[in-house]
Amino acid sequence: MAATTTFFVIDRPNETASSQRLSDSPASGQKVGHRFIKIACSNCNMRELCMPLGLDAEELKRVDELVTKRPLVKRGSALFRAGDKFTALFAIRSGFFKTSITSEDGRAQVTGFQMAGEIVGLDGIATDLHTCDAIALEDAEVCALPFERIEEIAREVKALQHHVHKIMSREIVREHGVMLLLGNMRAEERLAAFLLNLVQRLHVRGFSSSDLVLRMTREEIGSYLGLTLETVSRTFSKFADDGIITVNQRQVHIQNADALQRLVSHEQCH
Amino acid sequence: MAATTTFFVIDRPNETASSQRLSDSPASGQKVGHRFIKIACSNCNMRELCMPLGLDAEELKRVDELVTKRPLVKRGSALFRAGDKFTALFAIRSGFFKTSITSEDGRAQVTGFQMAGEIVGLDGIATDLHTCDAIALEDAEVCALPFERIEEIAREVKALQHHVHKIMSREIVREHGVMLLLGNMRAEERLAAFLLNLVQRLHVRGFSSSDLVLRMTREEIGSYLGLTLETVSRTFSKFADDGIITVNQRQVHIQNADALQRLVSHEQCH
DNA sequence: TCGATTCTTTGATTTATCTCAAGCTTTGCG
DNA sequence: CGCAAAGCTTGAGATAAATCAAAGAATCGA
Repeated sequence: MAATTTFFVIDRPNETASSQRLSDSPASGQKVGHRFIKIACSNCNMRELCMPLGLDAEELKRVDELVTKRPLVKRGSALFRAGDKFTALFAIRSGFFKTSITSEDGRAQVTGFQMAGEIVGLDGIATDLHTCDAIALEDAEVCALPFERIEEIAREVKALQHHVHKIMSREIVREHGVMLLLGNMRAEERLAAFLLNLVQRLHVRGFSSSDLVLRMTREEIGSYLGLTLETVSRTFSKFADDGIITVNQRQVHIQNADALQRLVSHEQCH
Repeated sequence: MAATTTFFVIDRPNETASSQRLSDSPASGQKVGHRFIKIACSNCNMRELCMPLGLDAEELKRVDELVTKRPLVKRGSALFRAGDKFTALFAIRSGFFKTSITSEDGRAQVTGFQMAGEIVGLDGIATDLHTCDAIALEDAEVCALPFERIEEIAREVKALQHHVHKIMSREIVREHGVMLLLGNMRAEERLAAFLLNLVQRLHVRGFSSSDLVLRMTREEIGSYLGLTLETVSRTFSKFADDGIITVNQRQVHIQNADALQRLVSHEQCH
């Protein structure tokens, strides 16, 4: 699976966080009685992740104009739901989301997990209606980026325009990877790919490349990977038995990343 | 599965084609010794499918400027391959393509089938390199749309800008549908969804909503649906035994579309 | 037109994963 | 703090689809 969609990309090395909690600098977190608070990308920690690089001061100012911070999205609640009117993309400042779709007959499919510095809401552009739910898996802060304003500024700031295109293309490429996973891989391979993808993204954000805390349930992992929660659980246990990982509930320690990689690369099969 | 990605979209009703061959008007098909021939969207049959609607004359002229027609892509040959430099999107004028990705270890996954009026190449924007192969399943004609020019004109023509965004979003939504299919559906449901999606797209293009010619092999269908070719074949046979369809090699006649729809909607299960 | 290759069908068997089930652990709310 | 609900693990058995295999049909190029 390819790198994940980020808006306007994280690179916070030299910070081995133990709590694995991503957020912007405390200074910018002032919450008042307003529903939407004006904030600035120019001093946001996540900037390299979700903003186009190489903007000049004037351009940066223009981009700053479009961002509105929304209050906390509480764990378990929806940032948006399928059927909601699409008005804005959301840049995740802190927290963790899942996106999922539900068919008419009620089957649910988790289409992705998103962390700080990534963008959700791209599905809504097609019809001006969201087609998936975005649910916070932990308390989250987001920046609302009104899409009409994005388009307006993108017409003037070339770098922003191209950045938007890249983000969408990256999401398309990511989904190709998921299709490969769902169409071709066995349970162990899927879970290995999933874990490697998660730690890789966390590592880019300055966290450990061997320890992670799963923010989602076995059922949600299963839904994403096209497996039942039992199979996910059993596969975790197998990896643990094989000495590849250590699992303690949501805490996962990767002991042998190479083994995981070999699983994904199919090298040991047969 | 949602409607398929089209660029700048088909609506040719009142034309029940028997040959199921899509192409633009013969008048615009002049091929000379040039590798790239200048053509015009303004008199293209596929226009409503892949161009933004409601452009004024001036805007239309600008869009016309960016289109270059390429010679025939022969059946079996590649429009582009993974690793190729990305320079342009391609609007399909006639013919039929598959796109597929291959993992390092050689597993292949068909990520989509594209027909006239649809756009291929969106995967290349992310890294300026294509990540999938686009192979013609029958002789095809395409329009090359140099991406730099698209971005340039999109900065001036709002409708084009928004259209590009919609096309990409539509592709993201389509892939969500494929993820649901691969993650949740059983073989019969997958094949039913596939057939309904194909005829629906063909119907929009003026063809029968009950007869279609498959341009791809059972193996390619299987790759797309996450099934083996044997399972695809067996499922076709089962549908035929059940009187839902008639299959004669690549010729499929849908006798009971409702039954297919019910399969997809899971209504008859258990 | 013919032969070779590719594609398709169908059968028999195996197997990965699902389903059902039960018990255990953790979390969160009152 | 305690209890209920939610989440997780593990086992046994069922099953959908894969695999292996072989023969028949269509297509393509020489």
